[in-house]
Amino acid sequence: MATAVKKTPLKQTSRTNDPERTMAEILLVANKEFADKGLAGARIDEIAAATRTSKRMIYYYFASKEGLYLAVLEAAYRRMRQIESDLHLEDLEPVQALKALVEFTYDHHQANENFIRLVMNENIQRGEYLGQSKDIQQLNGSALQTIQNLYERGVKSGVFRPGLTPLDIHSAISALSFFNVSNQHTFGLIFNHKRSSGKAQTLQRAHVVSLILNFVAKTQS
Amino acid sequence: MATAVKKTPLKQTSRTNDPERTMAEILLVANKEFADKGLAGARIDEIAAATRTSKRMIYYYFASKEGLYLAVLEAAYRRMRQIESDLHLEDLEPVQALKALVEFTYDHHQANENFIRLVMNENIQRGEYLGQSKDIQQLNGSALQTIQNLYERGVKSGVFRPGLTPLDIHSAISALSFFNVSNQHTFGLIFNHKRSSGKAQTLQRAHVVSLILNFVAKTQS
DNA sequence: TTTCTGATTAACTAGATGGTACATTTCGCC
DNA sequence: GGCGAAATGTACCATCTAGTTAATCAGAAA
Repeated sequence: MATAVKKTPLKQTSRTNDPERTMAEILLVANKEFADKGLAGARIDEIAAATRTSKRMIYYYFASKEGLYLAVLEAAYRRMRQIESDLHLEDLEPVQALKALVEFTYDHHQANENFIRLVMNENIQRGEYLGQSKDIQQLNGSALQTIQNLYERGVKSGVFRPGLTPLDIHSAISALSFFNVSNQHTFGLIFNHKRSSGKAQTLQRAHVVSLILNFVAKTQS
Repeated sequence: MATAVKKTPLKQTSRTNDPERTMAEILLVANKEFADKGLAGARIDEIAAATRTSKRMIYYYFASKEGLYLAVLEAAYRRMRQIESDLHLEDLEPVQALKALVEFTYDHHQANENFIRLVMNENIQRGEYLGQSKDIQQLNGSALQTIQNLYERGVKSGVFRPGLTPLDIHSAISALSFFNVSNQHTFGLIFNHKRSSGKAQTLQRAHVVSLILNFVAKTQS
């Protein structure tokens, strides 16, 4: 056969070294793959194939499949926290601030399905990998701090009932926003959702707002 | 040659054919494995090893890994629905009935982590397998029916506000009960939970009850 | 007892998959 | 302009894993 020649520089022989772009592209593709299939279901070969670089680079920069997964997870949480901290609720009166926070959280979850799928997956792994991340632990204190300020103002001015913790409120908001995205498929199937407008919107945004406001509000009667 | 020396009956030579027990045991072990690791993460060999029977039997009865997974999923949903239908809320007045339903749902989710993990996993697969099950579709109508009866009674007697759908209420109850179990690990890690008493109980049961009752109650003011 | 079918076992296989060896190229730096 | 480390590509491997082959056994029926 011809082509006994080892290297025929038919294409461009010259490559460009760009470690940052390579890493970033790997992370981007891996994020999609891990969110899509989970840690066990994701395939390194497929990630590599969807990249302009090779599998070798994944191991060069991330050492292992788990290493890459952890990097993806950390990046996703970091991005998330970044966006969250851009809200400015101090200027609003407590009820409006809480409403804005709920709406923001709801919309944000709705718009970031990939992040939610990563979190779901991580819970299936029982937080094994998130627990390894040193950075993440101290990141999310601010979320609670925001709620605490807002809540205390509301209690002081008499529109919120006392006795709740910021974590209670945060949990409730998260649960209602998260579940809607995370469980859309089984929920849709079981209750035969007609999903008229795009996604299966089980719990309307307005209802979530209503739930939280009524929960925190100075009780009726 | 009739049974030369082929078998030395050191142990028990005789096996007992018991197809039902074999199937049941496979399902039981598989339930654990799939709930634990997910569909992609589960290993047929490990399931087989944890059984008194062999891998061949899994394929004999369930044809494939997916077949076994689907069987596990169906069985889990069926069991779930069974228990749910044993509640009798018709005798209670609306508010008490709703409270009982919420408490039951909360406790039930709390006590059936494996089921929740299966559902999480199925959502990661985008409901691909649950969608294949013909049985499941019509099972869960009763849950909504229960809520509808209860809700309509409450509206008629003036203790509930009108304008909600049974699905709204069911969604809210599910979300608050489910999230607490499903996201316990990431939540616990991020907010550094001290989980003093066993599990990380982010959202207390009483709070969930409060959330739902306030949501459905005739609005304050 | 013979026979026949469903139940069961043990060993095997083909392909997928995470990971590597090794050569080669780029590029900052002196 | 050449030197060395960082970056990259190609080809390969070892192992794990879903699924199979083929033979055997149990037990009821005839």
